[in-house]
Amino acid sequence: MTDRPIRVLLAEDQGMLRGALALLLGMEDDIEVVAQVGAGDTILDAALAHRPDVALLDIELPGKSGLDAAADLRARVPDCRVLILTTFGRPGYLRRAMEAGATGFLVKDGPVEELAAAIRRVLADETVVDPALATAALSAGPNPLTTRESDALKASADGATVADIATRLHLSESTVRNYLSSAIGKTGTRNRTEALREARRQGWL
Amino acid sequence: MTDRPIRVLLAEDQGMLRGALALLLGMEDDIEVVAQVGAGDTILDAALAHRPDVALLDIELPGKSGLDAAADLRARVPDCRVLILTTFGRPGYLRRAMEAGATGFLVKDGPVEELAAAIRRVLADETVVDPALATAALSAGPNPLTTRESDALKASADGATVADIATRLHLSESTVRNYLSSAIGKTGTRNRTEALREARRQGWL
DNA sequence: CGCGGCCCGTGACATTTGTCCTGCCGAACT
DNA sequence: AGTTCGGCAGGACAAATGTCACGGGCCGCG
Repeated sequence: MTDRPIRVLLAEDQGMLRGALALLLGMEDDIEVVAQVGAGDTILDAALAHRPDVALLDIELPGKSGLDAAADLRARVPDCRVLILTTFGRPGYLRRAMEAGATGFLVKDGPVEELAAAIRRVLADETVVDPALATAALSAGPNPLTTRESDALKASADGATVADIATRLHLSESTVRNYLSSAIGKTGTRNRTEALREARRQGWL
Repeated sequence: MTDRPIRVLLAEDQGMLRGALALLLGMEDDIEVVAQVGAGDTILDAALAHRPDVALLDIELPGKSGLDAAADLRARVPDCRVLILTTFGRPGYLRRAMEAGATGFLVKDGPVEELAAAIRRVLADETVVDPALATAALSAGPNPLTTRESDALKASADGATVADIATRLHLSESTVRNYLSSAIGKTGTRNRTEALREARRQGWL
C-alpha cells in the first residue's frame, strides 16, 4: 500500500481540537492534512485550492454552517467526500447532512481511533453513521417549521423582544407573534424559550 | 533531562478531544498521562489513586464543575497543580479559578503547542494566564448576584415558568419574580433571557 | 446597639407574551 | 377553477412577566 496518501481538509473552529486532530491524522502514514480552516466561509476556497479527497467538517462554524458548506462542496468539488464531525448527534443534523450529500456523520464523543477509520471508509464510498442515531433520525420525522418560523425563533434566541425581532426581520409585531405562536404549537412547548430549545435539540435550526 | 516524567490527569468530557490530547501529551517524552476522566465527580478519586503532578481540568463537566473539583484537589491533594482548560475565557471563570487555587488558565482556542508548555510552566509554579484575559477579569469586577438570584436564573434557563422555578426552589412565586427582577436590574438587561445570557457571558453562573 | 445586607413573602400594577380569529396575496398543485 | 399552503397583518383577549412598594426575620460588622 504505497498509494498516494489520502488528502484531508479539516474544518473546525476550536483551535486546540483542530490542531490536535491535524497532528494525529498527519501521523497516519496514508493520510495527509492538506488544509485547515476555522471558518465555514473559507471551506470552499480551501477545497478549490487544495483538492482534498475528504473534507472533515464541523457543523457549528463561524461564517457559514458546515452543512451549507457541504452542499457547496458537492456542487463545486464533486470528487471530494464529506464527513461531518459534530458535537451533537441531533436527528435533524443527520438528516440535513445526508440531504447535503455527506457520506459520513461522526459525533465528537467516542474515541479518536474511529476518526481515521471513518476517513478511510468514507473514501471507499461507504456510508458511516452510528446506527442508533440513524434510526432516531428516521423516526423523528422531518422539520415541521417553515422558513419564517425558524427565522423568528432564531432571532428570539438572545432574549430579544417581539419588537426587536420585528425590526430585525422587517415584519410587523403581529406577524412575529403569529410565527412564534405557531412554532410553539408545532414543537409542543409552552413559550419561545422552550420552543427554541426543542427546535435546537431536534437540529431544526 | 532523564527525570521522572510529569504525571498528568486529564478531565474533559468530549471524548474525541480527550483522546486526542492524551495521545499528543503522551508523545512528549517528559509527560505521562496517568488518568483520564470524563466526569467532574470522578476527578478527586482518580487524583487520589494516581497522584498526578498536574490536573488538566475542563470547567463544564457532567457531575461536578471543574472549578469545584479544583477546590477539592487543593484541599485533598495539595501537591497537585491545577491547570484549567476551558472553551470560554469568561472573566468570572478566571476569577473563580484563581480563588479555587488554580495555577493556570487556558482557553481551547489557540494552538495545541501551548498546552505542553503550559504544563511544564505550571509545574514550576509559574502562573500561566493570557494577559488580555487577566486584565478583563480585573476590570469586570466581582459577581454582584446573590446566591438565590443565581439559583433563580439557572432554574429559568430551560424556559421554565415562574411557577416551575418556584416549585423547584421551594419558594413562592412572588419571591421568584423578585429575584429575577433583581437579577435583571443588576445585569442591566430587559428580561430573564438577556439576564441569563449576560450572567453566563460574565461567568457568574 | 443600630445599620446594612441577604433571605422570604405579599399585593398592586403596567407591560409583554401567547392565543385565536379574521383577512389578503401569490404560488403550486389538481 | 378550485384548493391548499406559506407569507403577512390587524384586533381582541387571557396569561405570564417584570416592577415597585412594602413588610418581616436573620446575621455580621462597626
